[in-house]
Amino acid sequence: METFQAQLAQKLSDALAVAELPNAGDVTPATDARFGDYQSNAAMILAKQRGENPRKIAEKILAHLDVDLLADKPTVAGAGFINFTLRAEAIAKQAGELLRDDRLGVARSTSPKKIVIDFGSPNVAKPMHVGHIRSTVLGDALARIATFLGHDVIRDNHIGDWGTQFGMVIWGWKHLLDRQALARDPIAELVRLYKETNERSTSDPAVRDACRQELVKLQANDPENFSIWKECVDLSMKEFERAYEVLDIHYDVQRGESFYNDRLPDVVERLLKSGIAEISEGAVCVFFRDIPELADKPAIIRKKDGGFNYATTDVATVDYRINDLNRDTIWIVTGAPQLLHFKQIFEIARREGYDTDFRHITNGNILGDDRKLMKTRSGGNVPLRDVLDEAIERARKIIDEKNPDLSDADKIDISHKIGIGAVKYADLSQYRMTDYVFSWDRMLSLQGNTAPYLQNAYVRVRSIFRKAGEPGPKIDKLILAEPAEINLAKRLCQFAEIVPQVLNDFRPNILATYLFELANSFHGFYEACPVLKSEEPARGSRLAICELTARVLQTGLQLLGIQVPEQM
RNA sequence: GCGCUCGUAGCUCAACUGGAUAGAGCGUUGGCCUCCGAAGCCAAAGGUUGUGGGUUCGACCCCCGCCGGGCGCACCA
Repeated sequence: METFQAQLAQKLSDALAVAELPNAGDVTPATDARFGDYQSNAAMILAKQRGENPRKIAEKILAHLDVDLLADKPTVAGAGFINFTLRAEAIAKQAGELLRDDRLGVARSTSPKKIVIDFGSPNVAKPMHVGHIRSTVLGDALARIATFLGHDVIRDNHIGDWGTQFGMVIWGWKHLLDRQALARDPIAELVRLYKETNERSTSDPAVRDACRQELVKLQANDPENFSIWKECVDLSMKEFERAYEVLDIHYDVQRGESFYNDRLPDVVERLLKSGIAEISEGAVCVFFRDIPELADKPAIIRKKDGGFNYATTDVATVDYRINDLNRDTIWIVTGAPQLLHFKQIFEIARREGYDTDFRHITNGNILGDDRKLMKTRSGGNVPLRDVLDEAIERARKIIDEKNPDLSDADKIDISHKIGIGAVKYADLSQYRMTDYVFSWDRMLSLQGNTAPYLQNAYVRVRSIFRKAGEPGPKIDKLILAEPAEINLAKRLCQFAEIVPQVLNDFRPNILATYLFELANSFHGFYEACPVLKSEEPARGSRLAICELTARVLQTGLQLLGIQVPEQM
């Protein structure tokens, strides 16, 4: 089953062939409803190539364009656009088929990839904070969508569990640890150890040296230090798991930086041997002299003290993903500050001969009311846990007010879905690169492009079925008469066109915008077209449209990692 | 200094990779509940897309120059 867009593109392509014109341009949704439903710029592109009159070419194409029963006779408009207006019968037929399709018309990719998506990447011994929301939620949504489109996806959490900070954490553990505090709030205690040790080491060279020694011992697999390190990692992971549970985010593998530790010497040796790396100022570096923007920015893969750093780890990580995980595509989702770093890493991989499809997917920041990075009143990072708890609390308050008669169990479930959904959606509904201002009132509003608004549209549909006493529609043959129901059905057919587009430039906000418009269309339908009170066959047809709306809303939100309540 | 990125209605954000008269929500103003959930819908007002040039049938989008914000530029991750 093909989308209208694909079908019309095929018709256009056929017409161009018959008219002996080269294939050009495309069919896209109309920019404005008054132009119909779809438009093509083929004639204007051909006109430019051939130096001819675009409207004349459009007429010529039209003479051979047979859209069959899909649309009314196409028209030429403006500078040479070809406009298509779908026929209600065609929309009814297509929507009917969607009802029978558990993929809602979304085609599987014709070239499935083996993708590893690296997202999340929290650091051990540090609390997760608001900043983690974006890359985590974005990566999760991309993973869900890629999977739905038929790609083979591995979700990898690249935990920051190795590095120089452990020298201080271990020293602090040995000298300053408060066991009771650790039991109460492990991460807070680890942070305290790190902070206090850090302060001491800056003022006391002896402490600084001692920390360095602890790190060396850890890297030499000293049993005591290793077990302290292990305990820190385990405590942190437990904390992370709790957040992922609340967020409904799950990983296939969680390979921390430590996992690659044994491989680092080989990486450096190999790169030196192949001449990709060289020694400069005592460090082992890779230079990119032929790439202007990297020309004076070498990647250091072994420090002059002999230690490895994160560039070394990331080269090893790339190897592992390609060779051990057998991936041909690597997506890394992180904040923008790491752009330069991954440019270097990808370039090193290319020099090693890998033709893997590397994508570094970056995102903007979450800002406070002052338009600066969101911070607590005291200036620290806002803990993720606090944000999630508050989201659920605020949702609960709204529910208590709007629908006090629900059972407590229902309220708990619903406030979780609404609160967490609101936080996720606020992020995903925006273009991933823009910095956005965090606002509880906006994200939890029932009006506008928000999760609660979409969830409410879903709940209204479900409510119709509850009232009807029927679980679903009895028919799947639609009869479309009212403009509002034609409009809604048309919208439903577009789901299959939208979902694949998200991966074009990794923009879940395209899907979010679509779902918002779908909910708008549904509400328009809801106002204009009585369902239960209408006569057959309109009643059955409208129930079927409702069913399809619910499924598209639910599936679409699910692809964004957002759950829907049955009532709210 | 160099590189990347962003600048769109009073506010918060879109604009499907160059398409037609730049769209939403909030806020403001005015309408709609004897009718499936008003947690909703309809309508109005609101713009020199930071700025100055250029490319072309057509530019928020591409190119060049400024202005302003953010981030990054050799051993922290």
